[in-house]
Amino acid sequence: MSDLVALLRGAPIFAELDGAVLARLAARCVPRTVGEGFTLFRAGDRCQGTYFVLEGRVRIYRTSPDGREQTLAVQGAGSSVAEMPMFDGGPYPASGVTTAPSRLIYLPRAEFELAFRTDPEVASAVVRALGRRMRHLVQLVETVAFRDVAARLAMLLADYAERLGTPAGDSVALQLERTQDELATEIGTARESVSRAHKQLQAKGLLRERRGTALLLAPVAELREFARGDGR
Amino acid sequence: MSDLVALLRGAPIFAELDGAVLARLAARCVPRTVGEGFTLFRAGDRCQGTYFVLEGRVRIYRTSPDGREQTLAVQGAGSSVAEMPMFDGGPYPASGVTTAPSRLIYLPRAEFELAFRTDPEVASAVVRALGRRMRHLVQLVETVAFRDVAARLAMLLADYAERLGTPAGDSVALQLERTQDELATEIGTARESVSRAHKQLQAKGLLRERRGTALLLAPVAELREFARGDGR
DNA sequence: CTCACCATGAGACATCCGTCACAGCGCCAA
DNA sequence: TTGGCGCTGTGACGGATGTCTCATGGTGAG
Repeated sequence: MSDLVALLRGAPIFAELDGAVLARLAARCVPRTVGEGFTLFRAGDRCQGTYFVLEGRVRIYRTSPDGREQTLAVQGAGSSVAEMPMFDGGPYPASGVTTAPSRLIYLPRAEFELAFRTDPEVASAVVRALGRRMRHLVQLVETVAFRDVAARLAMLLADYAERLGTPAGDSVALQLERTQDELATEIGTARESVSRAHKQLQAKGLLRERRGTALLLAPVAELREFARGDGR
Repeated sequence: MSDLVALLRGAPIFAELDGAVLARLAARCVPRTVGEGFTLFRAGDRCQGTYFVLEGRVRIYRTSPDGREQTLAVQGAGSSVAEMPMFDGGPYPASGVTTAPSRLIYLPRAEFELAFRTDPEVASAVVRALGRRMRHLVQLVETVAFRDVAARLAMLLADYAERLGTPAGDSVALQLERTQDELATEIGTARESVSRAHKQLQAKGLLRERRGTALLLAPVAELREFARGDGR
């Protein structure tokens, strides 16, 4: 049980929470270990609770009537998932699925709300998380509405490079464990277009080398500048 | 001064706030009356405070490098605007401009945060508002990513009809005070495309009559079904 | 080894839609 | 009345991109 408290404390939102409150939460929440490809919730489901990702990866996405998918976010360890709809009682606006074997903590809605109401730290952490997510969505809207595929890909790679890349000379090395298909859903396009965009970025010297999932990229600033200038 | 308290109470977020708290807020906030086309804040600005719309209309939008605009939201009386970025200290992700003569209340960041922290009602109202906004953004992403222009327009009109329309026989009458240009920025397309989409909707019997800004629409359910089925 | 499977690259093609150009119309002021 | 201006409708055109199809290459199981 104190085991669970330690787990909870691992999530940024709960990091500095009072021990007693944490214990109470721990009593109510459910640890889950699931494999890759496990659907946590679907768009339209009534919102029952929130997940915290301790390990693994969760992809949040929308599906179109004809089966295409648009990824809205990919959350890794330390993030909460689906905390939003708890507060207006509505259904989930998107679906969530693990894209890697994952350890999660499930916190039922009532408990989360209680924590939110009683602890201002929790409340403000939640709002900060929502803010970040919102910012990301606004970015995504702009990207999908304005930029061509090459620019969107450059921006996506820049984001990854910033989070996961390591400098290598005047380039950035990135171990990107994504298929072109996955990248395609993240930028709202088709797999083939990602392939073509790859070629474009290589021609511009922004993508310098590819060997399997290992990429050698131009500095993040260059990628972003290209993305801002919208293709060309 | 008690005048201002009454104004604040007019905003849903503050409706059921304790009188004393409200008075304290009122002492710190600034009523503003501005004309049409007044820019309240720009994307990238440091976030200073939040606005409440008492009267008029505020459009939230992003601008692309080549000048195109994508409207993210249009807020009318009773809504708050720009409450989001207050909480993670970052810059505004979008710009805000009045699209009608408006009466606003400006609440500096510090005051708002205090109210958020001391009053759980405020906190939960803020989170509900963020949730709604988030939901709307997710919807917008899907729409821009998946649907063609006709479907997007149908969805937009359905939204307006739901909020502002009045039944008229087996149709819905809607007084829509928007130019095609404005509609175009709301669904992320060009004015000409809106004109063509109008014609498509008329051909399908979804848009039954247009006289100036007065529209006669098919029932909302039909519009939504068309939009869901993605054009055609 | 070989076959099946999957990720990727590439070409052909149709379609959507952004852009440019221009015409018609209503409205308002001079 | 006339001219200007803003909003709308329409046609032409080209570029971006989704889809279909197939080839290539790597990997793992039998």
